[in-house]
Amino acid sequence: MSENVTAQEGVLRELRVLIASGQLEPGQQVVQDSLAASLGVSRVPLREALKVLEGEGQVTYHPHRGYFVADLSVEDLVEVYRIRSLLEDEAIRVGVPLLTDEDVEYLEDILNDVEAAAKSQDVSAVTAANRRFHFALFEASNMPRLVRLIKNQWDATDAYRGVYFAAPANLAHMNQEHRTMVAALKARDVEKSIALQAAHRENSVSVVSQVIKKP
Amino acid sequence: MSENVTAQEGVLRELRVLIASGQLEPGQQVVQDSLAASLGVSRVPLREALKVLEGEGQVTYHPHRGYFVADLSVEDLVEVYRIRSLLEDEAIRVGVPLLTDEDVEYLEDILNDVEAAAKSQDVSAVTAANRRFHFALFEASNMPRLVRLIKNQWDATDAYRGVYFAAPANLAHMNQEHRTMVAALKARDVEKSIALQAAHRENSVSVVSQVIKKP
DNA sequence: CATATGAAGATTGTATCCAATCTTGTTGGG
DNA sequence: CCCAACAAGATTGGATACAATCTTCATATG
Repeated sequence: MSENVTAQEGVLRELRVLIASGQLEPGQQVVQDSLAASLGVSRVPLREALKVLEGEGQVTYHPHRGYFVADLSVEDLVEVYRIRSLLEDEAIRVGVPLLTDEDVEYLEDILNDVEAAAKSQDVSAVTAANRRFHFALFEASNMPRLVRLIKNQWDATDAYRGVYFAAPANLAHMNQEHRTMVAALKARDVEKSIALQAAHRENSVSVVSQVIKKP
Repeated sequence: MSENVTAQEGVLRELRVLIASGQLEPGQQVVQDSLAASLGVSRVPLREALKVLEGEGQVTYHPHRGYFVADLSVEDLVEVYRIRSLLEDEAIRVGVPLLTDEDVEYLEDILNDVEAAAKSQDVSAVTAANRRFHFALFEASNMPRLVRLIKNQWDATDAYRGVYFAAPANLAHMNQEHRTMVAALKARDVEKSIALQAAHRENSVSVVSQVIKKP
C-alpha cells in the first residue's frame, strides 16, 4: 500500500476526493479549522495542501478571506477544454509513434479493467480505470511536464463530472470508442488517435457543461 | 506602490527574484531557517510560498529533505519550450483577431519602453518590458488560464536566462523583431505573428541551453 | 426606512515550540 | 582499508498559541 510519508500528502489526497466527490461543493468556503479537525491534522499541513490545489486551479484564494472551492463558469470550462485539446493532441502526436507493442498490450489490459468495472456497475472504478487508460497513453510521449499539465486540466473539472458514467448507454459508447482507439494505436495512426481522443473530450464537455448550468 | 496584503505574498515575490537572479543557484537546497530569517519572516509563510513555486516547477521537493532550486536538464528545457510553443501559438491565434487599435497602440507604447531601456543599457528593465510586451499580446486572447500556464513556462527558465540582453547586438536584433511583429499585428496577420513569436523563442532556447550546458 | 457605526465573534495569518527524520562524522569490527 | 553501526547535529514536519483581519449583527443616526 502506498503509505504517506507526510501528513500533507495524505491531506492532499483526501481533499482531492472531497472536491471530486462533491462533498466540498463548488463555491463553498474551505473553513480550515473544522476541516483540519475532521481530517485529524492541524491547519499547517492543510494550508500547504490548499496551496497546491490553488496552483492547480481547484480552489481559489483570497487573502484574509480564505480558500473557496473553484466554481467554474461556462467560459472557464470552454477554456479548460481548449487547453486540454492543445496539450492532449501534442501528447498523442508525440507518444503514438513511440508506443511499443508491450505498451499497447498494457493499454488493452487497462481497457479490460474498465469494462469489468462497467459490467459490475462500479462507477468510481470505471472513472479511475478510464483515467489510467488515457494517462498511460499520454505518458508514452515521455513528456512529464506536459502530462502534469494535462492532469491539472482533468482535475479542474473533476468536481463537475459527477454522473456521466452512471448511464449504461454512455458506458457502452465509451467502451466502443476505447476499442476503436486501440485499433488506431496498433496501426500507429496518429491522426485518427487524435480525432478519437477529441471525441472523448466532446462527450465530457457536454456532460460537465450541463452540470454547471443546472444550479 | 503595490503593498503586500500578506507576508507570504511578499516572500513569494522575493523568492522569484532570488531564483531568477541566480542568488539561489539551481540545485542548491533551500534551507528554510536561514532563508526565513534573512527575509524577516517565520518558516510558515516561506513554506507556503515554496509550495507555490513547487507547483510551477521552480523548485523541487523531497519529503523530509526539503526544497531544492530546480536544476533543468536539456531535455527539460526542450520540453518547456515545446509546451510554450503550443500555448503561445494558441494565444496568438486567438488573440490577434481580437486586437483593437488601442491594444496595438498600447503594445507600441511598451516597445518604446523596451527601446528606452535598451538605450540606457538597463538589462533588468529591458527584461521586464520585454515580458510586458509579450504578455500584453497573450492577454489579448482573453484566456487567463492559458496565459497563466505560459507565465509558468517563462518562469521555469528565468533562472537560466541570465545574460542574453547584455549583448548590444542581441538587443538591436530583438528590437527589430518586435517592430516587425507589431507590423504583423497591425495587419492582423496571425500566421506571421506566430512565426515571429517562434523566432523569439528560438533565440531564447539557444541562449538558455548554452547556460545549462556550461557547468 | 435606509444607512452609518461599532463591537463581538469567526476566521485567517504567522511565530514559536517540539517531535520526527535525515545527514554527517566517528568508531569499531572484519 | 572498507564498511557497518551508531551517536550528535542539522533540518524538516506539524501542533499550538496568539495576532491581524474580516464578517456579522445589533444599534444609533439622519
